[in-house]
This record gives sequence, C-alpha cells and structure tokens, in this order.
Amino acid sequence: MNVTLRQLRAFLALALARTGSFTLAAERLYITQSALSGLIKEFEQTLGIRLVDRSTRRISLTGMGQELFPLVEKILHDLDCLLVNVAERKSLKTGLVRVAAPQLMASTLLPEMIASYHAEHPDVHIKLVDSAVESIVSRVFSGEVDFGIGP
Amino acid sequence: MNVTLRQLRAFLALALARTGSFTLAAERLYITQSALSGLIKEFEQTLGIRLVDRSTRRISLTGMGQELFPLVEKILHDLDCLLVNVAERKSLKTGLVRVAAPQLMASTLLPEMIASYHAEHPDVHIKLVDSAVESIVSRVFSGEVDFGIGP
DNA sequence: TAAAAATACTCCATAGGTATTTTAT
DNA sequence: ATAAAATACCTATGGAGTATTTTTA
Repeated sequence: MNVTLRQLRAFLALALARTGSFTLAAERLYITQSALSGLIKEFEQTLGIRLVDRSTRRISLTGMGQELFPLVEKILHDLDCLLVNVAERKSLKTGLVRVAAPQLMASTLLPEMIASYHAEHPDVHIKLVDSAVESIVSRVFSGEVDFGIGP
Repeated sequence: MNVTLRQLRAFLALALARTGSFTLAAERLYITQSALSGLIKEFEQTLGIRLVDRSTRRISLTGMGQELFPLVEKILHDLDCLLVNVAERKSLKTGLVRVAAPQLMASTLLPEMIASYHAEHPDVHIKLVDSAVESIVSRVFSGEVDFGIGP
C-alpha cells in the first residue's frame, strides 16, 4: 500500500485533536470513527510502525508519531497553500473588469488594446463605460467601474 | 473531487518528462497513457485550470503549470524525505545488535542493562558473545560483532 | 497519414458506512 | 459497566486497463 493524502490528513486530525479521541477527530473530518480507524491502521501498516497509542479512554501519539506530526503538518500546509495560491491566480485570469473612458477613446484606442488583451486572457471580460471626462473620477470612486482612463 | 497524491505524482512525471509526452511519462509511472491522461484531466478539473498544452507532437506546460511545477516537486520531495526518514528511524528500532563482552561482565552487569533496554525497544534483539578480553577488539574489527565492551 | 492524446467501456480494488464485537478503565 | 476503538460486512465509487476514436502536424 502507498501513503495517501487521506491517510496524512487523518493522522493530522488525530494528532491535532486535543481531546485525544478517534471519534472526535473523525467528526472533524466528516467521516465515521470506523473510517478513521481504518485510515490510521493503513497508514501505520504502510509505514510499518505504530503512531498512536490507543486505550478506550484516551489516545496519544507514540514517539514516532510525535516526530512525524510537525512534518506531516508542514507538508499538508504547503499543499493547501499551493491550492489556495492557484485559486487566487486563477481569479486574476477570469472575471469582469469595468473601465470608464471618454467616448472618443473608447471607440478608437481601446478596441485594439482590448482585443490583444483578450487574446492573452480569454476568460477576462471587459466592460467599457462611455463617460464624460468630468465624470470618470466619480465613477471610479463610486465603484461603478474598476478604473478609468482619461486625457 | 479532491487533489490526490497520484495526481501530483502524475503531474510531476509529466513535467519532468523532457520528451514532452504523455506516453513516455506514463511508462515511467508504470501506468498506461490512458490512466495518466485521466489523472491529469482530474487534476486540471479539480484546480479548474489547464496545466498542460497538448498537441499530438509535443506537450508543454501552461504558464500556471510552470509555476506549479517547482511547488509540487517540493511537496513530493518533502513527503518522500519524510517516508525515508521514518524507514531509517524504524531500522534503528528493530533488528539485531551483537555485543562482545567478557564472560564476567556478560553474566553480571549486562543482563540488567539489556532487560531495561528491551523494555524500551522490544523489537531490537541483542546477541551477547562471550569473549576473552584480548579478543574483543578483533571481533569488532572482523565484523563478527557490532561493538564490544571491555575493562 | 501517422503518431499521440482523448474517450468509451469494463472490471476490480478500495473507501466509507452500519452494525457489532472487543477492550480497557 | 461503559465508553471508545476495532472489526466484519456490504455497497458504491473510482482507478486502471483495453480497445477505439479523435486530433494535429
């Protein structure tokens, strides 16, 4: 058997559960005690070493379990950071950007710029708002547009 | 769907495959091209972003794929280090240790020491080799024992 | 047109749940 | 005696393979 992320997350939840209980840790993972028991058993078998001392009243990590805990925590933390990072970067590549510009500019310079930008970032939609020069700033401040272009 | 280690390893193998081919990368993972294709597809769907530009002649990572690559590599590297580490520590907690000692010591001091050590490390077996004082060193050098104790 | 990726489909392994048994206090 | 972990068993999901289709240089 190979180590899986599910096993690592199970171990981490168990190690973090200050209550020291399979049942409690399982609830936090939204799985049953039975499933958590199985995951920890798998993990221990894969490593070939016992990580948790069980008793019916309270559980605690073995020496090896305590050594492993911060390392596993770091790996999962790194992974979660990576996933969040991707999600954030992705959000920069999609969505809607609203631009206020004077009508002359909106009909001459901008279409070409928008077209080339669209080629690079096809999932970003751009909404052009024709504005009198003197109202551009107020539209930005009001939040009606994301930014404005003026002379 | 959740990210899995298999998906991460698949992505890493593909990114590392300088040949730029699903088929080749799949072989290194000892899975079929079909399975690798599925894993990458899953991974991309989970992240909601494309990581690999495919063509029938050559594949390459997208911008996001290139950013992700070193991060994924690090996480998997950390994990593999952790597993090796456990294996090494485990080997310190099992196995056989051979000790050469003079008969007097072997029958007086050592039994108690061995007993208390055994309580801590039940999987380490200790073999006592009675030796004349003058032969202890040579037994160590010959590799017949792991270490010797003498006056 | 040929080489490579994607897909359809099938089978089996495994994950997780429920119900029950075992264990330790 | 009781509370908690382990286990037995069942079902459903998913992973990987084979065979086929689609794609693009």
